[in-house]
Amino acid sequence: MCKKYYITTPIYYPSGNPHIGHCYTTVACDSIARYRRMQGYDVMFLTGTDEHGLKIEQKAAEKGVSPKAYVDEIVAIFKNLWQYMNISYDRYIRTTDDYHIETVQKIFKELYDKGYIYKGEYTGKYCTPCESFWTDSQLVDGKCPECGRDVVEAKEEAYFFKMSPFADRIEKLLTETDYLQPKTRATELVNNFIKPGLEDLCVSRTSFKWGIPVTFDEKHVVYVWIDALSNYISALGFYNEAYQDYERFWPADVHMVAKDIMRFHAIIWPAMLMALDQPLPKHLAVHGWITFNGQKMSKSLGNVVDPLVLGERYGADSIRYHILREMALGADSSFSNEIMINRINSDLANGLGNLVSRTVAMVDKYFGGTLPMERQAGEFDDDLIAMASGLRDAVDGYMDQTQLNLALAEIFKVVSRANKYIDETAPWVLAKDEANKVRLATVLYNLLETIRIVSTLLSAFMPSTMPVVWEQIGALEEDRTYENAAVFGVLRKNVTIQKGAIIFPRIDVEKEIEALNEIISSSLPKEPEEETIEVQPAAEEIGFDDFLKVDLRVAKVTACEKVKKSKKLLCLQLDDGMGGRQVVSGIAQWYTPEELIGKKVMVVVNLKPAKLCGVESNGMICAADAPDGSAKVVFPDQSLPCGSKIR
RNA sequence: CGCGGGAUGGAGCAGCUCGGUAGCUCGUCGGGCUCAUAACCCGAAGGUCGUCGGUUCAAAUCCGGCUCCCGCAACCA
Repeated sequence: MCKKYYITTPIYYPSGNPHIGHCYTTVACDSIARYRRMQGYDVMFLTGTDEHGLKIEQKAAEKGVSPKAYVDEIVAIFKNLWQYMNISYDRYIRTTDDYHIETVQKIFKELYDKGYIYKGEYTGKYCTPCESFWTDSQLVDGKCPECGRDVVEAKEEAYFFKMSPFADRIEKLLTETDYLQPKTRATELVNNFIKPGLEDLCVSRTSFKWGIPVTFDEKHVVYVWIDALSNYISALGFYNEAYQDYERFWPADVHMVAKDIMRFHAIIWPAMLMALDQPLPKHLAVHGWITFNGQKMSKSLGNVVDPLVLGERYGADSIRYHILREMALGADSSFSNEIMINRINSDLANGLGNLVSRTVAMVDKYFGGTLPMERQAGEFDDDLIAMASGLRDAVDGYMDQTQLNLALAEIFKVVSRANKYIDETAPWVLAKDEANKVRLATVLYNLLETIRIVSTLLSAFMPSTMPVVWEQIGALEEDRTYENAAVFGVLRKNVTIQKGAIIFPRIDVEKEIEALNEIISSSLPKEPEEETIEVQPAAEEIGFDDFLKVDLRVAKVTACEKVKKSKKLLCLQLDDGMGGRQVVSGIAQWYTPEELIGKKVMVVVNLKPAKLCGVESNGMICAADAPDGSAKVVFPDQSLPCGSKIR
C-alpha cells in the first residue's frame, strides 16, 4: 500500500467572511495535497471551521438567529469560496459536528481523570470580542489591549490544564527537532513562554453557553483550546465512531498555520497530545501574514481584498499562483494590486501563456497541427532537455520543505529557458527551407515536451488551467503522470495539437488598478460612519465635589522624548507653573516629540504617580480617542498661562 | 542591559554556515527578432553590501561598539 500523507489547515473562526489570508493557507495546503496525490500518496486533506465561543453567540443574538444558524450561513460562504478556488479537501470538520463533540468530551474527561485538568478559579477582565481574559496590568486605559474595547469584570470557576509537566519535552521538540518550520522562531518561543515557566491553561468557561459541555460538570463549557485543537484527530475518528482513519493517518505530516496561532500549535497542542499519550505531528509549517501595501490587513482599514472578487476578475488560478509565488515560508509578504497584476502578467501571461501560445501556433502553422515522425537533434537541445527532465526532482526537494514559492520559481526558470530556446533555434528561419523540416519538427517537439513537464508539475498549483494546456499540446492522460514528469520524450512523435483560447490573458495594469481601487473605496464608506456613531454612553453621575477632586491644569511642554524600549510612550517635561513635572503618555504612535514641544496641554496634576516602562509619570495628559483608533491631544487656548486651573 | 529577526543598485529579495568574481525578479534605457498575448531574446546603466572600529594578504561574509526597522514580551495612569 502506498504511503499516507495527512495535512491540515487551521479551522477558521466564522465570525466574518473569509479573506485572502484564509485563502493563502488553504491554497497552500491544497497545492501540497494535490502534489502528494500526484506522487501517489494516500492523502487526507482536512480543513474546517471552529464554531463555538461567546463571540459567535453574541453575533448570532444581534442578528436574532441561533448560533448554529448563524455559523451555517458563514460556513456556506467559506465552502463556496473553497469550491471556487478549487480546494480539494477530503474532509471538512465543523466543531459543531456530533462526532467532534463526543471526542472533545472524552478527551476532556481523560485529561481530568489523569490529573492533568483540575478545577480552579479564574478572575480577571474579559474582552468579549477577543474572547480573552486580561489581568489588570495588561489592560490599557481599562480597555482590552488587543482591540481597545471595553472589558467586563469576570470571575469564574474554571478548569485548568497543567502544562508544566511537558515543558522539557516541548522545549526539546522545538529546539532539537524539525517540528517547527521555519525553526527561527523556536528560541523566541522558548525564551518567552517555556523558560519563564509554562502557566496552566484555562480550558473551561461558565460565562457563555455556546460550546461543548463538560460532561461531568454541566455548567462548564470547553474553552477554545481543547475544542479547536482536537479537530485534527477527531476528524480522523479519534474517540468517535464517525470515521476509522486515526490509525491510518495520525500523526499528521503537516499542520499549516499563520504566525498568530503558532504559539498554540507549538506549545499547547503538543502538550495535549503528550498528556493523551499520542504521537506528535511531524511538522508545523508557519507562514507570515499577507500585508497590504506594508500594513497588516484589516477590515477597518478597508484594505481587505475579497478573494472572490479577485478570482472573478483574473481567474482562480491566477490568484492561487500569485499568493503561492509571493509568500515565503515564515516571512510576511506584501500584497498589493499592482504587485499581483504585474506578477500575473510577467509570469503567467508573458511567460507561460505566451510560450504555449507561440509553440502551438507554430505547430499549427508549419505542420498543420500534427508533427511528422522524423527527428534531428541539434544545438541547444541538450541544455533544455536536461533542465526539463531534472525539474521534477528539484520541485520535489522544495515541496518536501513546504517551500512552494521556491518550487514555483524553479518551474518558471524552465519556462524562461524554453522561451530562450525558441530564440536560439529560430523556428521561423528553419521554416523557410523545406530541408529543415525535420529539425523544425524536433525543435517544436522539444518545446511541447517541456510544456508537458511544466504543466504536469504545475497542475497541483493551478488545477483548472493546466487541463486546458494539456488539451492544446495534445497530452493524453497517460502522458501527464508524475512518473512521466521526469522523463523527456513521452508525447507521441506525431502528436496533434489543438489551437485554443489564450490561457492567461494579459491584464491592463492601470485600468485594473483603478477599477480595484474603486471597488475597495465603494465598499469602504459604511465602515467609518458606523465607527463614529459608536459613542459611548455617559459614565455614572458624579457630584461636583467629585469633579473638583481632579486637579486639571494648563501646562507647557518644555521637553519631550520617546521612552526608550517602548513603542507607545512619550516622556514629557511640563512647566505647570509649580516647578515642573514629568509625565509619560502613550501617544508616541501619533505625535513626534517636536510636534509637542512648546505647546500647552491639559494635564491632571494630582494623579497618583506611576512607573511606565521604568519611567516615572506624575500626571496625565488629556487626549481624546479618535474614530480611527488613534488618540488626539486636547489643546487648551494657547494664551493661558502655565498652571491655570481648569474646571 | 527583556527575547528574537533584519538593514545588499529605484522596488522586492539571494549571497553570510565553509572569508577571495556582489547574484536574482521587477522597473528604467539601448539593441535584436517577428512564431507569439506590443509578448520573446540580448546588452547597458545603477550598489561606500546601515554605521564605526578590529582580525586578515584579503570581509557583504568573522569579531566588537553604535544607529535604525520589524515581530514577541512589557506598555498607552
